[in-house]
Amino acid sequence: MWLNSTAQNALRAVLYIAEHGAEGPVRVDDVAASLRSPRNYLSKTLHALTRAGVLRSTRGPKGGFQLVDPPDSLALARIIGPFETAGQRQCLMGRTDCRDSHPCLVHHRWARVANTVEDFFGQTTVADLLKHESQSHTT
Amino acid sequence: MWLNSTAQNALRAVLYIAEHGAEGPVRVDDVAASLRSPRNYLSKTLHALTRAGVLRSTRGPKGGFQLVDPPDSLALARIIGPFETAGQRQCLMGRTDCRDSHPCLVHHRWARVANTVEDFFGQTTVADLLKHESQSHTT
DNA sequence: TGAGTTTATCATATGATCATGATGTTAGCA
DNA sequence: TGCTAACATCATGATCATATGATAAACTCA
Repeated sequence: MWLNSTAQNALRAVLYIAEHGAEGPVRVDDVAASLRSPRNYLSKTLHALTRAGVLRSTRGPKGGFQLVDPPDSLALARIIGPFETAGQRQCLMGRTDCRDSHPCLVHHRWARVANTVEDFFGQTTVADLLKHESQSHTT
Repeated sequence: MWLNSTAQNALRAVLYIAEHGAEGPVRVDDVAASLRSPRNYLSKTLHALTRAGVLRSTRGPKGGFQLVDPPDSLALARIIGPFETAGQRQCLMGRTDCRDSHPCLVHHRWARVANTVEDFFGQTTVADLLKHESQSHTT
């Protein structure tokens, strides 16, 4: 269900960086090792997040990736956004001519559900997730 | 967002069959023409729905596809089920070791949202969608 | 300035999904 | 029985997400 593997990696990578970035940039290699994710592919993913303004990258020794904004200003939507193929919200059945004003048969029922999901990604921040760290959790 | 194109086709096809199947089986060619969907690919999709017990097919003249159950006993989940790659519900971040008892950081927040979506597909029936036909709608 | 570290990017490969065209199979009916 | 209508299936190709390996570019620090 629902997030492609690139977006999943992006989420996990950002969480890792949020957790380990206190004393400076976090290297791709460390993130990749932690996530057991292919290094170069992850590099591309993190670079996309840099272009999206979520991360800042620095090259060379002592380089790596850092969060641009504090965790409580970073909604999950900004992290997964660059990797959503569908892009804009869409008709459940893929109709191109489906609007609020010219709805398909499922439109209104579906819109409520889609809003719930959209709100989740828009309102949940990285800080919200880090808050619960003390409990028994998988990273 | 969210349904691959095969599942979208399946939904639209079943709705079409529900609407036009009153006087006997509906032919693939008619469905394909209506959905502007490739004939053979749709045939495969409908065949999968037949295997799933959603449709019944008959060959030869006067043949085609029919619903097995009445529209009010046919939840959307049964229609899209055969085309969901992910299959079972999964951790938002793709962790294999994420359980209710051993949750990842987003687990509980996400579970609520995922349930909303699951309920939508499980409780919305084809009949629910046909009910609103009188209004201005795209099929 | 040059060696070493680190991200950026390019070329290419792989696998899954989506799709097409040709051919096989089954059924109704004259 | 044989013609025709209709679904079933096979072989093949296109496209995209995912991934790998090699190389380039940028930066630090001695």
